[in-house]
Amino acid sequence: MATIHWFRRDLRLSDNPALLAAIEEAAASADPRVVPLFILDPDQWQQLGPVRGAYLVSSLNELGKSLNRNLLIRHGKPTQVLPEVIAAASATSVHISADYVPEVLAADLALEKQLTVPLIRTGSPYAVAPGRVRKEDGTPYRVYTPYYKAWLAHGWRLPAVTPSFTNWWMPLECHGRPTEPDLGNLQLPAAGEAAALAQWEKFKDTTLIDYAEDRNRPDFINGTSRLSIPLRFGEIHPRTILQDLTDKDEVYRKEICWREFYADVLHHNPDTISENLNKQYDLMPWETGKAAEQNFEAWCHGKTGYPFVDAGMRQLLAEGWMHNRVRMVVASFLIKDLHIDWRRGADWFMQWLADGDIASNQHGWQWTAGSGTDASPFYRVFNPITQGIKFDPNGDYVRKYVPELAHLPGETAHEPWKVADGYKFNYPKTIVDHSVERVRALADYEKIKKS
DNA sequence: TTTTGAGTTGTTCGA
DNA sequence: GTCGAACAACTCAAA
Repeated sequence: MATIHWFRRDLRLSDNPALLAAIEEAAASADPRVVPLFILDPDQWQQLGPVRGAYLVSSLNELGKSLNRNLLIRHGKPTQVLPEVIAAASATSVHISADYVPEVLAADLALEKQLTVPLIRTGSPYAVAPGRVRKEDGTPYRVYTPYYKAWLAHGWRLPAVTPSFTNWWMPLECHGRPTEPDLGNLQLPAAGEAAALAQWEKFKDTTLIDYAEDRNRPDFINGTSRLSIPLRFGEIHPRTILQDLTDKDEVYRKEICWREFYADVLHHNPDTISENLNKQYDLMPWETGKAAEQNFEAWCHGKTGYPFVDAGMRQLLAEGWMHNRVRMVVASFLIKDLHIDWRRGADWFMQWLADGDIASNQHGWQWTAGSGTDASPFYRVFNPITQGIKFDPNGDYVRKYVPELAHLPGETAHEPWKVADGYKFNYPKTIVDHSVERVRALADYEKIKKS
């Protein structure tokens, strides 16, 4: 009797408890076969967008290779595809890794009722599944640091063993790879489990030691782990990473935990994909008119006239990825300098980020907006110029992504208005005055606080 | 129930 | 140029 392992956000063979469960169940029968399946749901494909779509195609290709081309790819809705595959393989169960994105969770529950065989969830994309870490009184945490402490105390399992099982079975015509979207000049890193594990080894051996300092430097090639995309697609599991970390790697371990914390927050507050966690912020007077639209366009395409902001926005379009320090600065700029709703920015990020994860993205934006989980001071408004000078002191990052400023040496790339030939190559003038907009933002926050 | 301590990531101003 | 204080008050977590 066969079982099905339905791959979703777990595009790997190692440390994959759900896949192991599928193999173990099959192995206990007289005719052990496992169908490794990926379902390409047209609605999900649409939602994924071209950047993550292209990465997915590439990742599936790698997964297919590691399964000796036995990965069954079917196009359609899971409610249609699964009964067909179950019937063709006489499968006794469908194994998945649990997903906690609200709409996926709901779809899984509906699907489970419809299937004639059990839908078995083993593991999740997290070291500790959302909903597990709670306060003494059973309610969820809303502040990061106590969550982190409880999360550490809760602990997690050791990585699951890598299966040696090779009795894969492909009973139906495979629809093949989806057509890879054309990304123009956008370059994505190599996809797949092997590349992810190699990147983790490289990061661990070279970058991790100075991570606490270097992670803030977008001008460094080796500053961050570059594992956000593999984590998004489950090419590597956070457990695999965490088992190698010790207390001296706490800064990086905390970053892994942020991902888990935001998944937990979203799990308990599913409406916060589009709603303010703190409802008081519903009163924020966002700009919406024609001028705001023009400003939004300028922001999207890296033409605000603030070099550090523009470099970040152009890196996003060039690589499907942006350095986290710069994400905070561009988000602050949209919200507090242009006074545009955080949801507009969050949508744009989800459109372009290869690592786009709904929980981390929306709550990262809510953190910047002040509407999310953080009672920190509302007067924290990033200065786009001083942030640039501080974290890109030689201007290398700006020059790399903003060719109009490539002729400006060192720090001057951050302040083209201070040098005679600053605008020689038609770099745009600043669309707003930061010092003015900062005051306006503080006044807006003051206003909604009083109401 | 009350109290106490603490809260990712900053900026500006003035001594 | 450097450095410390001010920027408010509130919510959350835990004792």
